[in-house]
Amino acid sequence: MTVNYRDTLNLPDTDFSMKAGLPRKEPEILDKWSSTDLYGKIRKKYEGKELFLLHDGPPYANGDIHLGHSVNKILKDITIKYKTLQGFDAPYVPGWDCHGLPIELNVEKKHGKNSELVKNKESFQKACKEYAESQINKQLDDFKRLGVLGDWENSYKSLDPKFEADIVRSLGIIYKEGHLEKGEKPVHWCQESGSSLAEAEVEYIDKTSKAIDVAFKAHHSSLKKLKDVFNAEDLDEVSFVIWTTTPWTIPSNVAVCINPKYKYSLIKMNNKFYVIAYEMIEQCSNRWKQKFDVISTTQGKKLCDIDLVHPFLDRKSILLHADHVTTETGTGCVHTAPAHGMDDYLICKKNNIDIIHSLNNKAFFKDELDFIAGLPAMKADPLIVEKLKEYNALINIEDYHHSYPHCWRRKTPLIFTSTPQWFISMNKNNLNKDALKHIKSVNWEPSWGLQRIESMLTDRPDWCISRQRNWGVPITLVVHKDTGEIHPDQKDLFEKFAQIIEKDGISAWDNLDLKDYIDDYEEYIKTSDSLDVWFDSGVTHYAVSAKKFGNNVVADLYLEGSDQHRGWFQSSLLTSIAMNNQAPYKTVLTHGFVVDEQGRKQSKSLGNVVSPQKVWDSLGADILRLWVASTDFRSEMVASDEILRRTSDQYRRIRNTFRFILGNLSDFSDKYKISLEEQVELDKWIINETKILQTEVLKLYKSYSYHRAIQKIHNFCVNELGGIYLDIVKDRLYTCKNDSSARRSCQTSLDFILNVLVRLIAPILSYTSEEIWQISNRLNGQEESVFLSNFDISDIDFKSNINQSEWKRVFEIKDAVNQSIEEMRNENKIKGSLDSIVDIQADSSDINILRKLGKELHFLFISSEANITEGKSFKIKVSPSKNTKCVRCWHRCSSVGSSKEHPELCNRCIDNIENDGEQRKSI
RNA sequence: GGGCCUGUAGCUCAGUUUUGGUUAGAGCGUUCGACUGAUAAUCGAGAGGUCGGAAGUUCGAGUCUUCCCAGGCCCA
Repeated sequence: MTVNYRDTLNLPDTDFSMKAGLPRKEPEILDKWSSTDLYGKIRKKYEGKELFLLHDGPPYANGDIHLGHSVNKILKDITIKYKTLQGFDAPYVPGWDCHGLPIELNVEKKHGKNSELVKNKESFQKACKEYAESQINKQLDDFKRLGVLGDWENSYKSLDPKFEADIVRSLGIIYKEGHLEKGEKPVHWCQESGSSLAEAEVEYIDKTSKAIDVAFKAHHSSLKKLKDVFNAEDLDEVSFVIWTTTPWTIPSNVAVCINPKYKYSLIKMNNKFYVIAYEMIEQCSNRWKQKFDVISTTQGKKLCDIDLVHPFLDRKSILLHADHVTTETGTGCVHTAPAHGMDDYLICKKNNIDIIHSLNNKAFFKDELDFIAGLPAMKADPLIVEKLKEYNALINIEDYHHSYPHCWRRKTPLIFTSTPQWFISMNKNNLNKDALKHIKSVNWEPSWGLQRIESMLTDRPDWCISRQRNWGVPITLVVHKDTGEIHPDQKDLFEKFAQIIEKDGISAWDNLDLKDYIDDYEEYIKTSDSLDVWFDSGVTHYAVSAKKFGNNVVADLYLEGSDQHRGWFQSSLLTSIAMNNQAPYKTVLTHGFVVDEQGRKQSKSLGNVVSPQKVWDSLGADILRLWVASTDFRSEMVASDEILRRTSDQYRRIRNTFRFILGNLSDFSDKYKISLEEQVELDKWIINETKILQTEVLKLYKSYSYHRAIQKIHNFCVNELGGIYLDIVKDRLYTCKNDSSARRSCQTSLDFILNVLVRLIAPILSYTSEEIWQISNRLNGQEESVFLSNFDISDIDFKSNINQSEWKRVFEIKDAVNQSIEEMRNENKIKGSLDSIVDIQADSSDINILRKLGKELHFLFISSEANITEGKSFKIKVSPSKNTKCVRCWHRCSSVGSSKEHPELCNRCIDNIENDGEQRKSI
């Protein structure tokens, strides 16, 4: 009967399970982090160390978190953890953006638009606040579940009265610095909510409009000029034709623009004369389904000093020259209503033409236009068309499909209309110029970020900060009731109002009485507008960073999606420059958006949405974190079931590598460590490889190349460890005497690898690294948590008699041997590699290297024997061993059977069981 | 329609800038094989791409130029 030699082996032993069970384990780890106040301990440990400030961009406090949120928070968390392990004081203070329309709409929906609660501003604000807080609590739990460490107990919220007061103070500083301006400009206006919208709140959706061609008759005083220019003596009546998709703006028309660079033609249609751009003749003929004669053509620039008349109102419409006129669609003559278009507004301002308002301040038609009085803008379209027909001014009408601005929430079409608004001026005090200057010294990552924000800043109009809303921080301006002039004491009033808002919240503004603040209160009124929510988040550098980390602090990093070049990066930049004349960040890092495997954006209608909650409930948050880390976040990030499956595979490989290492360190402790000089050569090699890996990975972390870092780590587990080191070393770990130097040398290396690897994966695989840390007494004795350790591992310098290039050659030879062994397998001559004898013929340089491995060479190939001979060419011969297999070490050896006591064992095993055990030098 | 960005094996990524140059690399997956002492694991070997498309520059292009296609972000 065979003796059970299995018990004489040192087989791996660990509680670190192969099956991760992350969905169950992660919440337990999370609880421990929370109950032991890990974040607080980290803060304490790094107090006074160099600050690395990643300032959190606040998500909007509405709805469940989606994959995009997860990506953002995980990337921030990886960064923070990397910096922490690197030795920086890297706090993370998460925040929320809490005011604004979407929350108002939800509260309206919940309580009913006409409910008393909604109609009363104060109770409405209270309800909005409660709603926002409930949303925050939900999001907070989910963010934590991702494994994100941060100061969740002291997060910032723009609805905190203290924060609201700081918003008021910020506006005060911006006012003091001379950037605030009252204006009247066309803005996107949502008729339904009676509010102007920020650029970011506008969404373009396809819409069908009525496109009309309208004739504007030339004023009789301009006829002579036109006769001359067109060289047409019999011209007694002529009209310029405009084309527009917004008939309701016709009552506000004050001008018609032509491009002086184009040619314009006089045409005759149905015995009437018209002027359109020469280039548009064919297009117009097709659209109108009319044939006409071209009488003559002239340069646009010659058509100057010409007055037209409004088609149905008793006033002139001036012919202007403007560059924005194009010949893409229309007639080359552009209807111009400065109240309803930005180009129109600007060209009229340039030519000193007054704005004519036909809408009242709620965007309904004024009474003076009796046929449409009281109608909302777009509702007037058909009546205006009728009116044009009545005056014989309508040349054509047709449906026109185009992409048109809509309210991002209500999905209803917007109008563009001018109303009195407060602005942060881009030019009044050089804000735009200064911003363009400062962005050049910011590190934009990727580098195209600079170009992107530059072009956005260059184009951008003044920042309209007025909103006619209820859930927002009030614009605490006191203005003269007749002139609209700001009160002379305004500079000081800001702080007074801030203090009362800090005490009682934003409702305090509506409740306060001016006579408590100014003497001439009867002449003045409070502004009823609230601030654009982008202003709230824009001043977090003041309300959060400066308050917590000192005035003039500049964040090291802002890390958000690339859409924030127009959003938060810009609102933060502009307010920071306006207030402190400095950019609020040193580096701006952006990530792309999550898309599906076809590169399409995730949307409910496409059914391609990956829910983060489902991922952490089924696979675990570490899988989600690993997916984020292994994707190049600078462009679009693809998420799909297959990709998450691949990610799990990748995870398992890393996990099993740890399992093997932990299992083989179960009987190891510091007293068994072998000094470097005395270690087996192969063990020195893997320590060196591990050090190289560490250096490379830390470099990649530093450059935010997390996907390359984790790929390096994974490849190390697969190639250097799985394919080479761990496979070879099994023989020594299992069969040598348990406290032999041969085995302890190997464990010394494994211990080093464990220490390095667990730290390297910690920023990404946070839960798993903590699980490893807690399960291993090689680790948990050092610090209480992996996140209280750091990357610093004492530098190891040693001399080996085999250098790196020689090792490289050794493993090339091992690859070649593997292939030869494989051939033998395919020929059914052997089964496992231990059945084989490897004979190598090599040149002197290879021989010199292989000789350094001595008799232990066969352990490299995991063969039973290996022999080398010198020769001119490189040859490998693999042959089956005829020797008997040792039942303990599985090597085929001639010594098997020579012992009476252990007839099934080789001498090496007998030595390892009965005597001092074998010595190893190389492998 | 405009600005910026992306497009290399089924999947995730290297390689493209400073230097355009032998049969384009890695890991995962897949196929075949081995082991049964990392075992729903591990080891070995193999197959798999002409680099989104087209044209051009060049002795030579994944790498430079132009155009086109698909997609993303932001605007209009």
